[in-house]
Formats: sequence, C-alpha cells, structure tokens
Amino acid sequence: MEEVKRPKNFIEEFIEEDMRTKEPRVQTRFPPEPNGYLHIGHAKALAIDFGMAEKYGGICNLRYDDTNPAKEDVEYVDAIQADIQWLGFQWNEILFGSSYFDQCYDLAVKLIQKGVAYVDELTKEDMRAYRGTLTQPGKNSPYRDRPIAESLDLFARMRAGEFEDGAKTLRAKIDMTSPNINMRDPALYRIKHVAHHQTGDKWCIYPMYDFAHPIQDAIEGVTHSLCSLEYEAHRPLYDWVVEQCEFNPKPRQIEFARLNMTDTIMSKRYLRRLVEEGFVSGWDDPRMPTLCGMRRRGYTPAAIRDFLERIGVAKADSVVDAAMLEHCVREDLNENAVRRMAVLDPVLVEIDNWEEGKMETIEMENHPNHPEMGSRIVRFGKRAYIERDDFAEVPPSKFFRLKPEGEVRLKGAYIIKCVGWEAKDDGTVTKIHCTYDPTSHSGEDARKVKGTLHWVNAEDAIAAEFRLYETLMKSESEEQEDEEEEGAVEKDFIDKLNPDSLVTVRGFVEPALGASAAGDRFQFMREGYFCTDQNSTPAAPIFNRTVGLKDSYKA
RNA sequence: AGCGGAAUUGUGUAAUGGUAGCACCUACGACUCUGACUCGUAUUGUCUAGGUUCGAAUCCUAGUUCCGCUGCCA
Repeated sequence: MEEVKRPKNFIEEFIEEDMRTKEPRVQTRFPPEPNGYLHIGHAKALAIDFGMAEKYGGICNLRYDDTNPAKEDVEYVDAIQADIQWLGFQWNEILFGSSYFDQCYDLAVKLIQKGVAYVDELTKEDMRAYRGTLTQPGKNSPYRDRPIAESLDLFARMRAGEFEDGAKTLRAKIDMTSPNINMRDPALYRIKHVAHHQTGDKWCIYPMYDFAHPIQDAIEGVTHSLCSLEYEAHRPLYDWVVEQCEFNPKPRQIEFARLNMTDTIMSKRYLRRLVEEGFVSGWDDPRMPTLCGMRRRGYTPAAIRDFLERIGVAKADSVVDAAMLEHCVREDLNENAVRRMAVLDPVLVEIDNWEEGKMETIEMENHPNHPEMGSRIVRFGKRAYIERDDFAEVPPSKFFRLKPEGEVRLKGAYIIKCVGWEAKDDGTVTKIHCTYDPTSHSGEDARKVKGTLHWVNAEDAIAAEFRLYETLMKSESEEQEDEEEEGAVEKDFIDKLNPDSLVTVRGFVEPALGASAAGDRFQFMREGYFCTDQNSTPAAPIFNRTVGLKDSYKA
C-alpha cells in the first residue's frame, strides 16, 4: 500500500519540538492491563504508541500494566500479544510493570526518607472524608507528620505482611488543599494479600498506577508516555513522582482522546458482561469490537490500520461513524477478496428448454479487475438456485431482476426469461420456470439485459450456513423509537441490545467453496464479503458476513 | 460549584493572522455480465457576543455548552 501524506497531529508536533529542543530520541510504550481482550479502542492507542516510535525511528515496548493482581490474569497476556502481532505492530521488548516492584519499593523508601511520603492508618472511609470534595479542601491525616523512622518501620512491616488488607497505606505528602484532588496525598502503596500472576507470593503490597507508571517509564527510558484524556488530571502527579524520584531525563506524558464509535460498546465492563451472561459466544464473537472478534468476522489488519490512520488524533471527544470502518474494510476486500457465488435464501429456477442431464462448464474470473488472480470452473445445467429476493411476481418499478416475462442474465451463463412459476398455498414460490436464449452465452453475445443475477448450480451446490451480523446495540434511530414507546425510563444496557444482531440463514455455495479454510475471505457476488468461520467443515461450511456490499437499490 | 480539558458541515480531521480543505456519510448522474467497483456533480461548517487588525477558525475580553476528576482501579 502506498504511503499517503497526512497532516501532522498534535502529538507529532510535540515530539518534533522535543526532538529539536531536548533529546533527538523517541521511545514509547503500549501499557495494557491484562484484565481483558484488546478491542478497537485499544487498537487506536496501540497504533499511536507503536506508530510514533516507528515514525521517528525509535522503539516501543509492550509493557503489561499489572500492578493490581486482584483484577488480572495470565489468560489475557498471550491473547494481547497475538492481537498486536495480528495488527502487524512490532514491539522492542515485552516487559511487565511487576518486574519493577523492587525498584518501586526502594523508591518508596527513598521518598519516605526525603519526608515526602508517609504511612497512613486511616480507614478507607476516613480517608475519603479527609480528602474533602471537589469544592472543599481536604485536611491532613493525623498520621501525616509521624516521624520518618516510624513510617520507614511501618512500611517495612507492611511489606513483611504484618498487617491486614487496608490497615495501612503509603501516601505521598503533597497538599491536602490542592484544587486537583489527585494531589491530595494520593496513595502510593496498598496492602493486598493476593498472589500475583507474575511475582507469585513475593509481595503483599502493590504500588498504585500513579506511582508505578512514571517509574516504569523513566527506568525504561520512555521519552513520550502517550495515554488517554482521563489521565490529564494525573499529569501533575506523574511529574511529581518523576521529580521526587530524581529521574533524568524526564519522560513526558501526552494525552489524546480515546476512540468512540457509533453503535459500539467500548467499555470493558460491558463487554465482559456480554461474554459472562452469554449474550455473545465469547470474546471472539464476530459481533464483538474486540480484535479477536473482528478477526473472526473477517476484518483485515490492513483495513483496521487504514481506519485508525484516517480517524486522526486529537484532544476533542468524538464519536466516529462506524461507516468509516466499513468503508475501509470494503475498500481492502474489494481489492483483495476473490469473487464467488453463494445464494443465501434460495429458490429454484428450472430451464424448460434445457435438455435434462446436459451440463456445460463455464470459466469464471476470480476478480473482475485482476485477471492475475485467475479463474475457476463452474458448471451450469437445467436447475439453479437464485435469491428469493431476485424474483418478484409483482415487480416494483425499476426492478432489474427476474419477473414474469422478464429477462435477466445469469452471471457468466445465459440470458433467461421467466415463463411461469409454482407456489404453495400460502404464496411461497417453490420453483420458477424459465427458458434460456442459446445464442446468449456469456462473452459471445452483444445483447444486453438490465439485470444480472448470481446463482448456484443445483446439481453440485453445497449446502452452507451463513451468519449475518448487525450491530450489537440497536441503532440510535431504533433506540429513539423505543423511548417514544416506553417513555423515558432509565434502561439497562442489556435492553439496548439488538435482538437481530445475529441472523443465521441456510443456503448454497458453489463447489469451489467446499475446500475453503478458516479465515479465508471472499466476496459473494451481489451479497457482501464473507469469511470462513473457524468452526466450518467441508461437509458443513459456515461463512460469517464481514460486511455487506453497498447497495443503492431501493425497493 | 473547585480544578483540568474541549468546541470547525451529518461524522472524523486539516488550515498555526492571508482562498475554510480532505475523507466518510448522503443525494443525483455516467459506466456496468456484481444495483458492487470506478468516474463525475452537489448540499451543508468555524459555539455565542463584543473587540484588535487592511484581513480572525486562529489573537484579546466576556459568556455558553460538552467531557474528565471526590478508588487503598487502571
């Protein structure tokens, strides 16, 4: 893919300025907490972290932010690496925040010795009360001015496991009257008698994010610590830790707006609920915005990276239209996916003037714009399936498909004319009778008809399952309709789920699809882009619809 | 309400005192053996009110609205 010129974003402006005035080196880090699977929102952050390092010839480490063992699990560690690699980003090193626990501890001791940290014994409730509110200043803990030696002793005994969870904390001594609540003597260490997935039972005290993160950055030599907007108010504390620990050079934290997308749940908490309460089949359910879900759905890394590039980076909160992502996926797949024919909702067409048992072979191109992608052989006989939608007894205006006495071309084969049909009592059409024009073989005839239909030869059709996905959440317009009906009641997000987010249909595919492997991507002509599911077998193929084709036809 | 941020077409993002541009979406048209692709055309925007200036999205003043922050989460 060719490099597209793009205007600089504000982070690049900052970095270039720093490279001119400070040091000409760039190092970043991608710091996921291993407590869930990566989603498209993480992908934005990750593309920025890895992207900036790459752009300026620097490095980016993958560093697990694992300072709270109670919430984390190794299950996620491997999955996160797989997702990053799938997207095509390359880390310099894999690191764990927990591997800096010794240094964090030593620095905490140093801060106590400097008189800028102390061991507090306030309960969680009291600490909250002492903190004050957004508008009112807090007040000092009675333990704030205890002797340094006493804090040193207590901190050592915290580490030794003498105290219960929550009995004591190590706090920074900053300013309980600060208008920034994060600076009102924030906790640096808490007691947690919990085994850690990396360090086992070595520790029963764990550093807080606000203390550990700047230390990790500084030790590693990170120059630019890029994170999302909600950490903006933490930056003074980040700088305080770096300053008090006497690190030089000092890493710089820069914040950007996180990704939001229409009709997309980006909250890890809600995604977890969907999985745990069984509303989806797992983290990799193709409806999920997780990278593993999108992979299974058939999205390509190139499309996702293109999308990430297009949405830009800024500090304003925004909601990106999911149509942008779909556009990127279609653009990539249109170029790279081979064409195949599949009928999702079949109805049988029988050609009355075709000799019973006669079969012709047709060579069909795999891609109309790329002859180098080759061709395959398809057979054509007396009976074929077409889409039920492609026939109308009473056609609306501008209906270019099959209708009584009307003609259409079967893609790659002949022009056929509808001469009759059979239906059940309820009106369901069971068979359409046609005649074909023997002089209209594809490529040999100048006669044109308005409509061309895809089809599957009935004799060698392979039965297949198609999974059609819509947004997991009801679209905003549907949502508004509901509210008008039910009144403005506060709704659980489960109520906002789209009941039709997965529709499974059974139809037929052409024989060439029998051998497809999990992950293979196709354009099913006139239907959309599909991807062979991981549970697909040659005997019972399953295809996930990645995204439909754009369709300007309006009934 | 205190502190910190942010406001540019329907959406996302440029323009760093000098032509408000690009992409997506939408609409219409051309082409078409995919109503796809491709190509063409079009609509709509600087939060408000003042001010500085030859000239303001950009600078100043005053407002408005939205977001974040009161975990021993990250």
